[in-house]
Amino acid sequence: MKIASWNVNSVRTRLPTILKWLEDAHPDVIAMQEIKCQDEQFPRTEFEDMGYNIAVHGQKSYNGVAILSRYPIEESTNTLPGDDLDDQARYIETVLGTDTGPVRVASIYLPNGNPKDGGKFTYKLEWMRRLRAHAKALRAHEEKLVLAGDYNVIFRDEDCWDVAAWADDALYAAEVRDEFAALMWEGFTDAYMAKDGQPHQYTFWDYQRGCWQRGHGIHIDHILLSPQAADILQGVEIAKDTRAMDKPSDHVPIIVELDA
DNA sequence: ATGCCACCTTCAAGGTGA
Repeated sequence: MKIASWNVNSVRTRLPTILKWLEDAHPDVIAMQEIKCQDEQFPRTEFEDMGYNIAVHGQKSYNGVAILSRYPIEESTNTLPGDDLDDQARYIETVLGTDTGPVRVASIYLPNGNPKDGGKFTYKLEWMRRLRAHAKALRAHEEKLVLAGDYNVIFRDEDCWDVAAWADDALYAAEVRDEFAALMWEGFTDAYMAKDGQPHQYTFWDYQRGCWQRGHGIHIDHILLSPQAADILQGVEIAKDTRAMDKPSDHVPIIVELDA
């Protein structure tokens, strides 16, 4: 099964681009971020016509996440434990009924955190701590678990074109990279690092300053796997070509193939 | 130094987010 993670930067604006890529790549599951619409505005029928079941956690204008699945969605939740006061739609988690048993998939839109000296940075770190606590709890279930999303974390120096350009940014802050490492230390495998790991393979290029044309990207979309999922990891791919499509998202899909 | 894009309010252009 192929599971993709894609920050689409508005599902309504991007719909033709998304549908075209789905026809070409036909992933079984898509974890979407930044759908930028409310639940009732999500273009359900277009995806249902392609055979996908849908779980949406939207909000007006900003954020919003969704999971599309060819497999039945047996369970779905929209909240990270501890986020009762969190009004931002950044997390959705489903249990998918595959032919080889349940696979739990989360779509994660981690806060950007800029500027680094403000409340948004504190919110990012708090959000990451909540994610780690929840991931630890899920990890104890010893099931196939896929934590896919836009983490807004530049983890390695070679995940950006120029470290100096990101030195003071919340995506590269030491506290943020430490917290991402702590998440992985709960027993998760970064699919890209496990199967490829090549430096300077990016998942995001800013629309500004000709970043795409200049190769000025960053690798901030990650797919983390529990041991039970990592054991059946067949491969990983970054669909870089989608960045050159008409009306592209500033992110491209990252895809894992699991032997399930 | 700057270059983009989407969405909101409310019909035009500025604010916010990233």
